[in-house]
Amino acid sequence: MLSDMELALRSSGHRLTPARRAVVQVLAEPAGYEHFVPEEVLARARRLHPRLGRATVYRTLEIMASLGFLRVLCDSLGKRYYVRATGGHHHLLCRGCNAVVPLATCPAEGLEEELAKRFGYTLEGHVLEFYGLCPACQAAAVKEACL
Amino acid sequence: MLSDMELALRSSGHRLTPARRAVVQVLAEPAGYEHFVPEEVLARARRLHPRLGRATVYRTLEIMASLGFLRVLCDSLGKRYYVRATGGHHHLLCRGCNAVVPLATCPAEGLEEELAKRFGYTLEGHVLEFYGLCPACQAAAVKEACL
DNA sequence: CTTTCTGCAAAAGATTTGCAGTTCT
DNA sequence: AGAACTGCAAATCTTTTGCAGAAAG
Repeated sequence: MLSDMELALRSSGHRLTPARRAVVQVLAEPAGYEHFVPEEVLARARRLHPRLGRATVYRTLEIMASLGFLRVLCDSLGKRYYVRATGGHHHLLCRGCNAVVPLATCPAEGLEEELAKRFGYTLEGHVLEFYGLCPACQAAAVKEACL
Repeated sequence: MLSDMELALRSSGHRLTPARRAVVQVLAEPAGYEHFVPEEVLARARRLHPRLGRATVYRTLEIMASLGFLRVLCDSLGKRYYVRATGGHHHLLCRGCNAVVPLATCPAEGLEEELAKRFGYTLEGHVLEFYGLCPACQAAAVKEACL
């Protein structure tokens, strides 16, 4: 039984190899792992396919992104990671401690359809990130200002 | 006459040095240069301060981001760059041709205040990006599927 | 069979860090 | 004077590439 990502890989002319299947399986694991950092994906996929090489992970992530399953983002430190391209991703980012708080609610869902119609785009998802300071870093900033 | 970034640097306890002023001056240059890539910033700032070292550019960009003047983003290839942190940024991105369509409307404005209250964050701006395929790339995808 | 993949190791880039000498305040 | 900053070069990461052997279609 092949997953939708595996089917897409094959039907787009790519080969379905054990290495790719291991990576794709990690990408399909249930929620809780929303941020796919190449090095972590490698570690997890090696549990399924121990000989897996780092380069194959990079190459497979890029393929999945080009097929529209993943999207490249980076955190406030500029470090790259991938997210699933389905639906939306909503975060609060703190520029003080670089914390990333995922938001459950999606304020832009309705908008997507409207924009798609207006611009003729096929929209597949969105990312909404709010930037600022978390409570702890606000306190730290105040304290520092008083030194 | 010091710019607001220079004043902020000093009042936050950092020193105002020729190297930092050169970098900050580049960041304040009029529109047309919205994306600040470290290497380019170095090149431009060296015109103002030839001895400027690469490390100082990285360090200064990080300081300006921590002070809330800049924000780190990365392009669809994962390359880091900085943008001015003022206001929000709203785009439609095509994953086929990498076109970027700026949106005038901001659907997230009201939300910012609500989230700030709910999470105790001080929010300074946001980025909202919609991903998909533009009309031309949809057509191209259809054509390719028929080959 | 042919073409595409893989894993490895080397290469290429990008970013950070250690330091000794300088420069703000 | 003293703490902070600088430029350089070396050290670290992260990501990409070149290949010879392996394997999917």
